[in-house]
Amino acid sequence: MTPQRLSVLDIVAGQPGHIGADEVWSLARVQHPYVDLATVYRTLQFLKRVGVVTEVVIGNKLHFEMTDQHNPHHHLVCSNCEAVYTLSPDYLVEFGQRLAQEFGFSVDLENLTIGGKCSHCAVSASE
Amino acid sequence: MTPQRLSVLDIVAGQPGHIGADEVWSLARVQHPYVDLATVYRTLQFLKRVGVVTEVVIGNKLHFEMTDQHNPHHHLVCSNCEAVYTLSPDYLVEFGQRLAQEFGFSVDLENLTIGGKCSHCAVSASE
DNA sequence: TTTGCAACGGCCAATAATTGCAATAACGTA
DNA sequence: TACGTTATTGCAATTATTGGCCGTTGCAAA
Repeated sequence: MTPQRLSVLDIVAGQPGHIGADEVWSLARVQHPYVDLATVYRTLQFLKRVGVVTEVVIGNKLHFEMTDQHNPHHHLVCSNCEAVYTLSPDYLVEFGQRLAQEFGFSVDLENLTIGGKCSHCAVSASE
Repeated sequence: MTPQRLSVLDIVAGQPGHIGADEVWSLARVQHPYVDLATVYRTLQFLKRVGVVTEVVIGNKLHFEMTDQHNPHHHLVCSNCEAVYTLSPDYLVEFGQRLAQEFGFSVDLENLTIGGKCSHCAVSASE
């Protein structure tokens, strides 16, 4: 564990919700002026791989948040207004189990971002 | 429908499976030397929006294939070896309906790419 | 026929994310 | 503490995708 990694981890941990990679970078540079953006990205991918943080795809940017062991959830992201809703994992446990049994495919439910249109944007279906 | 758009459509349609945006571009330039990459991307997004093509996220590249009305399916993509498996939509119809009823959220199941580890890569779980 | 308007494509710049590589820092071991 | 191995960093370049600007085109209204 290097100072850079600790810094990135602290920033994501200190965030109430999800935070963009670029925001992590600018916050990291406050204490640590020479952290490189590449390091931030690599660290975030590393933390994701070990399960500490969760990735959420919002628009065409990656966001991250702490993996909450006590309150796990999926993310519903509106492709129109980019609003993010959380969803109980109950909705997909069975799905994950079926895929594991039938295909041996272990879905990464943890980092699954589900795209679509939220109730508001679906009604005013412009595009 | 412009020649450029027809060209992009033809290329995707002439493909047995999915094809990367960059490949579409290089093939498009064979007949049409001055198509711009941005045009290819815009056209692909347009074709996706009208439901003609389906987007598949493979690694960190976008791939596209014709939307098959007679044999719709989701995509399972291994995050390790990037193998792509198809999955019957039956697995997720109920899920989509629940989200619509309970939250008014209309999932874009059409373009949903599900990430995870395939049977082979899950066993040799290196990273 | 002319005018006005919206759609589209080409060009280029911006943004987002990743990678290769050389220099460096961390860590275990003696 | 000194040393060697390995992982990590910074930097620069590269890839992937998107957006802005502007000229052109087709089509409809005047």
